[in-house]
Amino acid sequence: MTPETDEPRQPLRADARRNRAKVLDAAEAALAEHGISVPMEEIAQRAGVGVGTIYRQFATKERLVEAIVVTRYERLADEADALASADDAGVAFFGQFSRMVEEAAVKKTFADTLAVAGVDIKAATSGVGQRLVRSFEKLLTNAQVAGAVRGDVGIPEVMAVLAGTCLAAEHAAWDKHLQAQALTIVFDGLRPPPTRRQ
Amino acid sequence: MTPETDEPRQPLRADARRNRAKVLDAAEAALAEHGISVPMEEIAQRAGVGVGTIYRQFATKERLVEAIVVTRYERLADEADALASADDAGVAFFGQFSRMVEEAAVKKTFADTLAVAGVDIKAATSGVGQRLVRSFEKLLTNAQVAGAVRGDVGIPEVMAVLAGTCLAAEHAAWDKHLQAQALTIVFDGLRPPPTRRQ
DNA sequence: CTACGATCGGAATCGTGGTTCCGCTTCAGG
DNA sequence: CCTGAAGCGGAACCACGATTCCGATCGTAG
Repeated sequence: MTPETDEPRQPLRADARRNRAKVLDAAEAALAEHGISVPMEEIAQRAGVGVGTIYRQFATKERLVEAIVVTRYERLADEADALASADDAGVAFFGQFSRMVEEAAVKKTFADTLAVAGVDIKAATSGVGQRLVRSFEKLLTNAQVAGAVRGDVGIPEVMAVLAGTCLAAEHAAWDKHLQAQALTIVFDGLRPPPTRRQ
Repeated sequence: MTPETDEPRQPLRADARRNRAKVLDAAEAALAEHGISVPMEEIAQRAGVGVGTIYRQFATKERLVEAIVVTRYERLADEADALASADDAGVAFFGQFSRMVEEAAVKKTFADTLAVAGVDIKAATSGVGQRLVRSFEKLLTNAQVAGAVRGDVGIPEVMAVLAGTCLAAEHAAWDKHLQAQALTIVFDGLRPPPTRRQ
């Protein structure tokens, strides 16, 4: 039968635990490379197991993807939390922004889920999306207080722009230069207008 | 047999021409609503014909989509060309930019193809993509000459940002306000930095 | 070392959607 | 009005990918 949860309800057998890890690694790589549309078969081959083995650990493909996305989100959220107390709030904010775009450029699958999380704030995958957004929001307000980011934008606007940038970065393999240029434009747009009416 | 071309090699029979039109309309609507993944079956139903009828006019689904995308691109390129001689180059550029984002927000399928056209400038669908990009480029340089857009960006950067904005607009149904805010940010980023360091 | 349940592998099953086929219907020229 | 060809509908066919099944193996408690 398919497991009702992804978490081992009882200690897994040694080989099973080993396979679970192999599957997660293979899935991460395969998803990063081909995006959500990669066949389970391909993941299984990369992991060196049969598809049945994957299904013994993850009820559906969606769950498997979720497991990976959640991990990634947590890492990013941790980073963001750590930066929340950085010296330069502006650097922290823009740095994190860049990092996420970078992530999207390298790992397919990230941009889409982020786009969803950014808008559909409530449904964000298992709540991790919410956490990431909230952590990022802290960075935003800090940067605004520090005067590094214009005050007339909120998390929705920033997430919208971030999602757009990530989607673009993922969609077309931007070269480093193009990516840097695009970020320059977006960042300049996010800075406080030097001589803006207001 | 499937037609070797989408263009009628010989005068179509009256009812066939009628159906071709119905199919194009239905396809445009269906694609706008559901995106590229809409089943041929659905398009056929909307058009009130059988799938076989569609295939008598368009060799593959791809060709059908292409026919519609090309039409849209041509319209946008025409608009851009018309604006090339507008009084205010800045208004023309930003207006066209907004219009494309608007198009993406309403018509699924647009953003993806545009993203491709923006990067893979050569493969742009049947060359229409190229034309659109070229026309838009005219608007860009005009706006730069007029001092409405910063001079240190080229078409690749602008297309990248445009594509990103379109993708984001399509992906999540932005409400008017959010869309306006996002455009404000992007536009501000495209304007000449008032106090350029560097 | 054994027995037994946990795991495996991967073939079989299902569902979905594109494309093809073909008997039937509808034009349009004579 | 007649007839051959153009066009039609939609069932049949195919490919692909997710998910399920089950006989063969493997790990581990006793």
